[in-house]
Amino acid sequence: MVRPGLGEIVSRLLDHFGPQEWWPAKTPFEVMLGAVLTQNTAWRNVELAIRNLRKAGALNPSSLASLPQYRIKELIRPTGYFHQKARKLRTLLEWFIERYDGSIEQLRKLDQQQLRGELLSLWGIGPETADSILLYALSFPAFVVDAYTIRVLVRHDLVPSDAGYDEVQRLASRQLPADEKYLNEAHALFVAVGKKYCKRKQPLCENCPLKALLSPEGGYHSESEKN
DNA sequence: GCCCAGGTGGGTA
DNA sequence: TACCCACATGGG
Repeated sequence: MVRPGLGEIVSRLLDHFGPQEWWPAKTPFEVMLGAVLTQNTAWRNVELAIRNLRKAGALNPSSLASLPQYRIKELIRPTGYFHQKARKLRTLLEWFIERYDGSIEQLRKLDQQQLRGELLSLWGIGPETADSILLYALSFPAFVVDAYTIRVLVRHDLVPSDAGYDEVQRLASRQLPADEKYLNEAHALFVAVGKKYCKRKQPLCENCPLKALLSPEGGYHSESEKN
């Protein structure tokens, strides 16, 4: 059986779920904060924290930086891990202000890989958070891999069960267009299908919209081919 | 009550 | 390198 490419999968998901339009109307800075706050956290809790930050007038670099750490912790408390996340926000903020004057435009002028490396060097910024910032805040064509993405691909034998972040991202870079709007939707669609059909407990996704695409014969997992 | 959520860093073998 | 664990709140 021939494995479908990621492009076919994204097309199928788009047909099924429609455009997700993540982070469409937010400011880039707000998205940067959200990328940190959503680490292992439901998005609705992030919205509570963002609301608090907005009420406090702290949704811009200088205002947020002027707040004492205990105050930031209070405001972001709904996202959990607030001690750690307050430190992560402070680290990101200091880098952004001291090195780039708090200017999104300056970040957008940088080379994507160089910027990614800088983000990864910051305490609290891992690959998913870095790529989320690149894609959703700065409009670079980065494919964001998350737990859902890996789970969906593993369950459909498109990557090995021990596949890690970089391996999945390389696969995506080979098979998907390096287009920011496309990759924005693609990641959101993997989250959509994962949330609904590929939760940790569910062994197989009986009603998954990918099922027909992946197994015309009705069998789900066949001998996988190496990519 | 229990499980999970748009991860990351640190410690140990 | 490869696990294992802490981090913490809010909703189903």
